[in-house]
Amino acid sequence: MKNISKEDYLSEIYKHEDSNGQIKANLIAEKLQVSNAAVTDMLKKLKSDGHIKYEPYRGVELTDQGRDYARNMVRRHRIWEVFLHQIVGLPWEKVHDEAHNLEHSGSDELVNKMEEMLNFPEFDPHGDPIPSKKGIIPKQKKNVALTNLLPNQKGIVIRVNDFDSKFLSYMSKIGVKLNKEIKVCEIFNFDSSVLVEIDRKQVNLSHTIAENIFVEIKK
Amino acid sequence: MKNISKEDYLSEIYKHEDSNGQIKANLIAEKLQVSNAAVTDMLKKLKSDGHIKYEPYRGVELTDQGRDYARNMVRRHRIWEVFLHQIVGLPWEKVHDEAHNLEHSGSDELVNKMEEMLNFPEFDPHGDPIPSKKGIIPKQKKNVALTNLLPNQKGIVIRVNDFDSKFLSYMSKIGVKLNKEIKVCEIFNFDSSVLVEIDRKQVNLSHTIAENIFVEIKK
DNA sequence: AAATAAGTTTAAGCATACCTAAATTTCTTT
DNA sequence: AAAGAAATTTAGGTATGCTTAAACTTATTT
Repeated sequence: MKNISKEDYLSEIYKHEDSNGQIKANLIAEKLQVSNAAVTDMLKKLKSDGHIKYEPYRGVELTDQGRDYARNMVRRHRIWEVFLHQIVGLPWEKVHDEAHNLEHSGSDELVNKMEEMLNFPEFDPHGDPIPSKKGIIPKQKKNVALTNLLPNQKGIVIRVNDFDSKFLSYMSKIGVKLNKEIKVCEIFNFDSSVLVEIDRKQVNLSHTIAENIFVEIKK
Repeated sequence: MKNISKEDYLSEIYKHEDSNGQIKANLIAEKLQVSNAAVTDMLKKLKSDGHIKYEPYRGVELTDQGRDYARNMVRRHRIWEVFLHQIVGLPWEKVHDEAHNLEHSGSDELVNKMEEMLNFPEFDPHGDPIPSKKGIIPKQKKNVALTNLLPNQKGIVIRVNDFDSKFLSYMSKIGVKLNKEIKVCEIFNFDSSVLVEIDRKQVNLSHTIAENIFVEIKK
């Protein structure tokens, strides 16, 4: 019950590896809401654990061991999310925080049992893929942010960013959920917001909202 | 996620309050597997939190606030146990450790939701009572340790101590579970073991085993 | 009542994970 | 290439929760 921080750092590094497999220390600090100095401290520990490759002032990179560890944490988190949503009936917007607290505690055995019970789900309630026990990551359908649609294009919601629980509960309120169809009616240049149609009702979505909803473009 | 230790201390104090509402620092150290010095340190903190009354070299006593807190922790633990056993299907002997890890993490809201889902169970899988949200503790049927039965008396299992997971899996193996009938056939003086009948089969139970099984005497 | 035993606390120290402020390195401009 | 800005690290410090060893208090014997 004492690797909570390390596990959080590793998950965060994993989720933000760029195309070169690197991540800025800065970003880690911001995401985890800690000081840069705290990040430096932890990076040294993660290095000596063999989880990352790291030289002062140089980038951070996961080792294979570290990536395995982190992928498993992401897996645990997402399986908890599905479990809390489907079995316990927790609403969309509460699932993330609760899962975050539980992901460090339950055993892998428990997580595996839950996964089986859920019939090996491939995506979490926000549409993010769940790595399998062996580390295989389900392929997602090709998707783009809603901001990339042109007027009159339709899309099917594939994923939403769970960056804020208020955002998610607002999404619920206006009917946005996975697999829902959204049609772009108009794009307003003055504030980059989009007017969309959901369930035959028109709603205006701010640019920030729209860029956090990802859809598969429907032809 | 940082009150884990405090919560464990409070639960332990709560579970071992004697008839005067007191507990020996010694016992806490033993139960939590920490040094006596660690207990002294923590007692100071719990005192300054207002959870206990405590003067050096004097006894330890829960305040009303502390007892509320501790009772809730016990409640959380036991609801998790029932949930893991009934919903997730975790075996009897694994439920305690897993619940112990989870009890500090999930929110009260989640626990309440699980409780509702389980239809407000009154006892956990080992027969221990689950305090209600309001702190009311279900009354248990009158019960005695199996060691108190005389030859030819029968009892219904009301509770077992979950002091060791190996003990519990052995209990499963020989068919001991809640509400099961056990008949005492013979008591052996040479080692204080008891020969009992369970499911029409005879089994010899050591004194240690027998004193951790509690039954309602059947007339 | 003094001696011994049992229980508890203090003292000093360690590891973890964080902080702020100052120093250093690297990157970006000019 | 030097200057300035941005990113990162070092230095020194805090809080938590634990350790062992020594000191002290309380309880039990004799």
